[in-house]
Order: sequence, then C-alpha cells, then structure tokens
Amino acid sequence: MMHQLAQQHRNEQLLKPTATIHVGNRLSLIERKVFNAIIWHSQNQRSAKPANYMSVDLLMSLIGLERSKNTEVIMDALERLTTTPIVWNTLKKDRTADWGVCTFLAGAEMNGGRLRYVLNPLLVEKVEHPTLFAKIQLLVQTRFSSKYSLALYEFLIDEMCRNGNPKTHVFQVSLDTLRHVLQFDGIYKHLNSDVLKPCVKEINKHSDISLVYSGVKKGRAVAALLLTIERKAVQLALTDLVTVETSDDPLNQLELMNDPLEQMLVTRGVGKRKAKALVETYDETRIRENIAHVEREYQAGKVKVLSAYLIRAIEEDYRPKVKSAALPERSEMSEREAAEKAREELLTDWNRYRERRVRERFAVLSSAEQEAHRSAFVERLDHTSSILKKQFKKDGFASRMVDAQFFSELHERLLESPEELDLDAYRASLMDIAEVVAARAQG
DNA sequence: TCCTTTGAACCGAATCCGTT
DNA sequence: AACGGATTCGGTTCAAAGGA
Repeated sequence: MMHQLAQQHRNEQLLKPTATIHVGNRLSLIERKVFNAIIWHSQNQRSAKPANYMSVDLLMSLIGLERSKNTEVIMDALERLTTTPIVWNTLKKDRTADWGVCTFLAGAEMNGGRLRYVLNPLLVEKVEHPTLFAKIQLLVQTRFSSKYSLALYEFLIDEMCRNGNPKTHVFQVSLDTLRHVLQFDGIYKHLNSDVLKPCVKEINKHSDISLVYSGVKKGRAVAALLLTIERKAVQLALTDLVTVETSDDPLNQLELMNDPLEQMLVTRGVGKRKAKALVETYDETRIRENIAHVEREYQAGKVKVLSAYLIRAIEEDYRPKVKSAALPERSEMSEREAAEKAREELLTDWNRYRERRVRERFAVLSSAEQEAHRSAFVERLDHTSSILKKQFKKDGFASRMVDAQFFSELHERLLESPEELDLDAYRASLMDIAEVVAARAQG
C-alpha cells in the first residue's frame, strides 16, 4: 500500500530553489536525496506549519531505498542535515538574496515509523517562495547512484529553467563553477574521467535530459566546458492529452459556456463584456486574424500587454494589408497563401491549447507552489509596464490584464510536454488524436 | 625544430559507504 | 564481518598542442 502511494509520488516534481542547488558544501548522495525529498514534501503540505510529519517508508521510497529497512542511514543523513552548515547562493544567480548560511533542518525526530522534521526558518521562505528554481523530477533522483550525477543534474535543470526551458540549450560553464557545484577539487584528468564521464553516462541513461560536452581550452588547458543539453521527448503525451480533453475540469466548463470566439478573447485577457462587444461588432475573420497577428508580434516581443494591444488591433484592424485583400474567397487563394493561413490557424489553435494547458497545470499545483509563482510574478512586476502595475494595484490578480500576463509568463515555467512546447509536436499529436476526437464527436 | 605541458585512456590501490 | 559499488588518487603510455 505504502509503496503504491510512494510510487505515485515519485512521478512528481519538486521546485528546488536555485540557491540551494549551489550549496557550497559536500553532501553525500543520500543526504542530497533526503534534502530533495523533504523539500518536495514540505512544498506539498497545504498548511504552512513549521513542523511537518511524513512516514519513514515514504521517505525511503522517495530516495530509492524502498526495500531497505536501514533507518540508521536516514538518521545519519538527518543528523548531517541538521548539523552541517550550508552556504547558499555563492554563485549569485538568485536575485532575492546574495548570501546566506544556515543548516538545512532545525531538527528532526523519528517516532514509530514517522518522521517529524522542522525546516530551518531561514530556508523555509526560500523553499515556499522560490523565485528561481529548478523543476527536479523526483523519480529521476532515485535512479542516480553517484552524488555527482545528482548534483550535475540539478545544476543542468536549474540552468534550463532559468533559460526559459528551451528544448535544447547550449552553454559554457567554467571549470571553477563546475568544481564548486560538484564539490570536486581534483585535477582535470580526474574530474573528467572519474566524475564527468560517468555522470554524463548516468544522466543520459536515467534522466529526462540528454547531455554532451566538450572542453573549451585556454592555452593548453581546458578552462571551461561547452554543454549541450536536450530535453528528451517524454512519453506521457497521448494518454495525458486525451484524459484532459474529456475531464470535467470546472475551468473547462466555464470556458465552454462562452462563444468560442469570445472565449478566445477572454483567455487572452480581454474582459468578458468587451469581448462580447467585439464579437458582435466585427466579423469573425477579422478577429481571428488579428488575434493571430497580435500573437506573432507578442511572441516576437513587440507587445508588452497582450489584451490591451489586442483590443486596439481588432478595432483598428492591424492585419497586414496583403492578407486581408486575399481573404474573401478561399478558392482564390494561392497555395502558398492557403498554407500560410492553415499555419496561422494552427498557431492560433496551439496558442489556445497552451493557454488552457498552462491554467490546468497551474490549477493542480499545491497552494505553496501557486503562491510561489504569484509572489515571483509580483516581484517581476516592479520592473515591467506601469499600466500593468496600476491594474494590479486596483484589482490584484482579479484583473483580466494581470491574469493574462501572469499566465502568459507561466508558459515558460509550467509547460513541458512536447506538444506544449513545440508547434510541430502539437500538430503531430493532433493527428494522433484525430480519431479519438472524431469518435467522441459522433458519440 | 625541440621541449614541455596537457589530456585521453587506461590501470590499480586505498578508502568510504551502505547492504547483506 | 564480508561484500560490492562509489570515490579518490597516484601512476603509465601515447598523442596533440603550445611555447621558445
């Protein structure tokens, strides 16, 4: 029973603050895993109590030792976590604090198969409101057998997340940084042969990313590494997609009540009344094409606030002239224009899909995670447009504009399956589920 | 050009760590 | 306690590259 429960949990992610990834300290593999498991657990506790309880069995399972009864190991790890100081943020990657020192746990107790842990208050705020964090797959961590693999994996995921979760990411790391992150001081020969090579092998074999690297020389010696990370295609796609489409999610139902066109506007941050007015005033093509047009501009970074610009675009018709001229008769369109239009429609669909998915993904997060995203957003707000700030002051997250902007920024952080990240993958998945959808439409 | 430094690919021993 | 895997580190040989 317990194992089944644990099995479910292992598919989940924890948000590990960047600060705690760059801990300038030597943690053993088990200590690191316990650290992650506890972070995950505390992020999933709805109440923000200073102390939390979790079963020892669950903890053992989360660190990949489900068959072991050796609680002594756990106690040792907990002892190390409560006594060894961790110095965080020594790489200055996190904007909220530059430097800090504390122990990870304020204390821990084990009593009749239950673990009671008290997080260090200094760390609690970081864990509960991480502004920068890596999404670590809990399942992945159990499979590593080397502490370096786990440390490197965390570092890479963090790097990916801080760069907007691209599908592939190429970047350079100095050996100094790497030595610090991995806490390995040996000469390059050993760093390479004893640490990096086995790690890369393990990461490629067991994790959700794949990695290759090459040395960057300064003079004769290697001074940095050029890393190429690629997110592996995850297989969850199809089943996940279909169940979501049929679910009775309240969010979906709410959206389904509207006129689809109206709904498209609403999901982009336009207020309900305004959306209705626009739909009544202008014809469908004009609205659709302006949405597509605005979204292209938005993705190119030319638009700050989607909703406001969109309304203006529809009212004043920002569509490129050529296309609107060619529009009226579908049969008169050249093949190229038809293809372009299809692509545009696909893009619109895709964006709508992404919009929905990001809200769904947000809805299933724990309240702590949701709160973390909100506070990070508020923090970013200081550096962005004043209209948005005004809106936020007035209505908070209830403001349509704020809401739209919030979720639009969450795209990069929450969307992760291939069809959410890549238009072509989305098209492919559409073809895959076309039959399912057709069957449902008939039935 | 020759000498030196560096790395790649090995080997192997000592030690650490957790399991049985 | 004995075992197996991870970690650390010293060594060797060969080849490539940098510096004088």
